Amino acid sequence: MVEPTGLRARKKARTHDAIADVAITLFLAHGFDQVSVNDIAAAAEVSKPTLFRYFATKEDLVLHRFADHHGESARVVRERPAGVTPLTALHRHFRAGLDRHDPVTGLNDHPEVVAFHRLVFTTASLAGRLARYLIEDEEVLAAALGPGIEARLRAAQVLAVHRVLARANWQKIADGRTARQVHPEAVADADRAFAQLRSGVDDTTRDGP
Amino acid sequence: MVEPTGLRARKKARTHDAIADVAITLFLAHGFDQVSVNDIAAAAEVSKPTLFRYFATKEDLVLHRFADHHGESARVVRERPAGVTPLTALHRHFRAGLDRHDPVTGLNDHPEVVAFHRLVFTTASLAGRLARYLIEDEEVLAAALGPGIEARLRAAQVLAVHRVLARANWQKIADGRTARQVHPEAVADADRAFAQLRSGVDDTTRDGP
DNA sequence: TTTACCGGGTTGCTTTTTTAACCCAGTAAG
DNA sequence: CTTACTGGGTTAAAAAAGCAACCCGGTAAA
Repeated sequence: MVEPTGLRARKKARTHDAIADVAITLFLAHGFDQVSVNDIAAAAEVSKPTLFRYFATKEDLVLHRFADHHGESARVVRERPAGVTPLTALHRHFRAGLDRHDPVTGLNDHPEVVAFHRLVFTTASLAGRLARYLIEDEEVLAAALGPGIEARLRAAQVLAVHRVLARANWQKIADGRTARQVHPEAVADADRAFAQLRSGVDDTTRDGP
Repeated sequence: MVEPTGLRARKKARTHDAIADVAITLFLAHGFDQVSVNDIAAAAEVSKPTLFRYFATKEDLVLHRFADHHGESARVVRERPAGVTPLTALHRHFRAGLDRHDPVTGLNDHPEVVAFHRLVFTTASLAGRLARYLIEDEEVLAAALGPGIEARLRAAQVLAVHRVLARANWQKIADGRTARQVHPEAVADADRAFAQLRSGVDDTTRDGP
């Protein structure tokens, strides 16, 4: 993956981030529906068409953070080391996410991150669009897992596990506990969930995370 | 004069200032000849053609600060209140500059400003180009003062006075004195210089500053 | 019930910026 | 005496950004 490193690319990335940052700041401060894209463009010192060149919809201003992980599961499966089953690779990857307190695992207690998640979960249009993202994620993961209906089922189950685990972690943190406190339970939950998944869909090969 | 206030104009002004600031910082740190325009463009995160769209020459990166005052004397003369002679208007204007410690009067002891002046005076190409600026300034001042050779002479004398006064002030400050200490002498010097000028070129009307 | 505004997006045209390549002069190295 | 850099400065084409004007659906005021 050769990412361009010229001035153009650097400034493009900066503009992208600047718009997203100002948008999320405004959303967190006033609520998604209370902030217009005009407000965001003005605050980011960018024209409206420019804003829409970077983000297809208003929702994407928020969800690009998830979009960054778009297709990640599929990639993990495709790029897994030889001799490792897909499920094990996904399990390890999720555990690694927990260990580094990756926000997508829900196991992150930075106030901004918590507020961000609440914003997403409590704003209908955002939750809706997020669901669409998950469906696409599911499709590419299914493709990575192989052909046929079985792959699709497995993909759906894996992403369901992700969703439930992340949501549970977030809920515990929203209840006031720290990420560090929750971490052991989160790992245990994940191990249990993936074990259950394995016994159901992957019991031909036992290799543990 | 309707100055545009849109995004475009704002960003243009910012780019201009960003380039100039980074250039002067580098020049002060390493010397004019030790810094290439490539270095400046890179540090300012701008391409070389862009840099040259904002500044015609490398010298202008430094001298635009003087260029900001370009034609100022002529303007002062043109926009003077009714009943005030050109010389008086210029005298008052210079005194006002002293009072607010305007760097162009040389009466400013901020280390950066002092270093900046030393940079200009001790770098041949800069001093040379600055001279060209003064000549142009002289031409428009002469035009503002009227037609004929007399106007040109008066303009030359006025700007000579400016130059000498500013240089004297800067020298005192370079010797370690503060602007506040020097201020009274600077005012006295200016009054003496303009009085001498007046008795020579303007003794038809006596109105003092 | 029009009418007017607001907010999410889009379109076409212009200006600005990047890019890469080049010119020219000086100068250091082989 | 070439040859190859380096540094100031330019050029042409392509990408990016800005601007103004517009569409459309909703909703509030007249």
